[in-house]
Amino acid sequence: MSKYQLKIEKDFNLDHIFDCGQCFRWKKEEDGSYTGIAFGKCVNMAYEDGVLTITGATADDYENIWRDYLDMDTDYSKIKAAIDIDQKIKDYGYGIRILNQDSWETLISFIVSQNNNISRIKGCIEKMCQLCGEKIEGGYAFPTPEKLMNCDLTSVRLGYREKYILDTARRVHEEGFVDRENIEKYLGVGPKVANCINLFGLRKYDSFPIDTWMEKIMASLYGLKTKKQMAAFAADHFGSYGGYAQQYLFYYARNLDELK
DNA sequence: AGCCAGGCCCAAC
DNA sequence: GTTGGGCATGGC
Repeated sequence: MSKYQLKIEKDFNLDHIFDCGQCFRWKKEEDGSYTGIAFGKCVNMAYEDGVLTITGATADDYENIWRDYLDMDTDYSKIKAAIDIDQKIKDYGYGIRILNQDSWETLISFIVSQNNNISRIKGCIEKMCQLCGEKIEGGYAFPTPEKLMNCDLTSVRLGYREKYILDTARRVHEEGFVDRENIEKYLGVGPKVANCINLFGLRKYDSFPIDTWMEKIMASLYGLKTKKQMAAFAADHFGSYGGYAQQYLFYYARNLDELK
């Protein structure tokens, strides 16, 4: 099995990266490493003593896929310094990085995510991949639009979201992917889901998704009441760094006992 | 058991 | 343009 190693000094933590609600296909192993599938490749990532080891990847794979996926060319210390949020919140998720994920996979994954919980979202997506994704070494790739639109998804138990998924798959297959600003035209994509797709799949880093956790934490921290107020606050205080700020706040909120 | 989850659609204002 | 009821499913 090929192996690629890279020294990473700071701003890197696998739990913070893979357990901050931005991705759904990474599983924690008993040794603390993570195994997952993205861009049709299954790898394991382990981070110890400042060294990232990607098992199942070559140097070419790293340069072509994982370097950008892990957002390695972004300086997170600089970003954190520029964001006006409580230092303890930045410290809590110090190793978060915004993954640059496949836009199609992100589109479908966040349609699945609406009014759903992360544990079940992961299960639904894994079932979809097993049902109609291409078999690869280590698991199943995320299905293509054409595969998905022709799939009987009953066993995935997507509930009312099933028709959104099938309709969106058909449209992407037939018409291609719409522009960022038109993401909400897909059935099942509203403001929150569109912000997630733009942030995690389309590199729009000022996107600021507001879900129930963000409502709780922003009400608690800043005394805000409506989503509209929260969006305005984010634009005003975080500006082009909104997406990064959102991830630190979300990760903090989801692990805060008093909000559970 | 009952509330909630990375909300959205659609009809009725 | 805004508001609110209804919504599939299952985690906890």
